[in-house]
Amino acid sequence: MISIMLQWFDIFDGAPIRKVAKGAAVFRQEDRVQSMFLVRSGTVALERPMTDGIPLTLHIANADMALAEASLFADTYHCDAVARTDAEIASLPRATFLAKIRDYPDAALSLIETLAKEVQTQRAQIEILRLRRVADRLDAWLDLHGEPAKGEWINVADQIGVSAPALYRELAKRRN
Amino acid sequence: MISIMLQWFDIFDGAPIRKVAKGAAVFRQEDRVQSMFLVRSGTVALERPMTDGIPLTLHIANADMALAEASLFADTYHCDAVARTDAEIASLPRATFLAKIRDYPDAALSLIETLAKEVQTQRAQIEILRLRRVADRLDAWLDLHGEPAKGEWINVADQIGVSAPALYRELAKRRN
DNA sequence: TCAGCTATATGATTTCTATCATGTTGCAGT
DNA sequence: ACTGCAACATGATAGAAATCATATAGCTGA
Repeated sequence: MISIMLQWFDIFDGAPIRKVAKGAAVFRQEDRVQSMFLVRSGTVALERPMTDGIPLTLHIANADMALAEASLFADTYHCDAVARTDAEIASLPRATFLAKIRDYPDAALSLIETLAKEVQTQRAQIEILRLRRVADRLDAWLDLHGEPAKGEWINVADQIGVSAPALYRELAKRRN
Repeated sequence: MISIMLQWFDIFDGAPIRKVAKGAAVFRQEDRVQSMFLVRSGTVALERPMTDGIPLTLHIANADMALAEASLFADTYHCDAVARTDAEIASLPRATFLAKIRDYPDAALSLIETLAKEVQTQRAQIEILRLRRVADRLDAWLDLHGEPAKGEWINVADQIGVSAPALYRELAKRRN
């Protein structure tokens, strides 16, 4: 980490990698927050176990995504991080990460930018999910993202919180 | 703005206030981004006009909330900001705000913290809205927030994206 | 090439919630 | 004490989507 520090994830250059097997936890709820994590490969899910036993999946982190950014400012984790596939996770002590952010304004700004964009994206997502009918949700999604590639429609169904049959029915209706 | 600069919104200390009448716009989609805004009083809605004419409400900003943080890094706005009540908005040139963030690491970190917490909150909100039944959404909400005060249930209904009658029915079911 | 998986597609039935309707309660302001 | 409003509450009905079922197309690896 000699000189280039323009993006916040550059802070992880050279950071040690921890390998996590599918199904294993990176951290668990109530664990003390000591490190900051960046997913290098694989996918890791943030899950919050509910009182009824069924876990709520809060987030799916893929390669180059941070894990639980908000935990940077918390004492303990409020959710579990569980690998959905074998994964490689870069980790740095929290204090190290925070110190770098303090020292490199460009890195701080890039983190602000990343988070601000995510807030924006999520706001749109929330409003789409508040809509009642499949047709309205699809309209809104298409307005924001445009036509998806072939083979991607099923992912759209997931994103707009609708069953695949319901989406295909709506698409069929629009063709006729 | 002599010395204290621990929180990002301290940057707005002494910034000029713009009064916006109910129904008026602070900015419109496609406008060039030149300023950063902080709502001092009243409420301002971020709306994205959809192709079908019905606007999607992306966010409601109240006192002490920033408007469209993500626009800090964009050339033009991607949504409208419309006052829902008479409102007072503090504004600063974008370059001024960014320069302060660069100069004051504490301010940068507080902005990162604010955004990270919002991301976390929104993730939970999204997962609640993905649940199909009122009962599940209510369970999840209660698990995250705990029992609301009397007089607050109606807000819960709104937050979990459910009609008030549906919520009260579910509550009645649980009492029996 | 064939098997297997995933996306696409559509019909029938069931389940849920929105909506409409209506009524009660409790508080704030006059 | 009265008025008005908002929250709380519940019944009836209609509409929408989940679910279950089933089928075809297209790609991928053995």
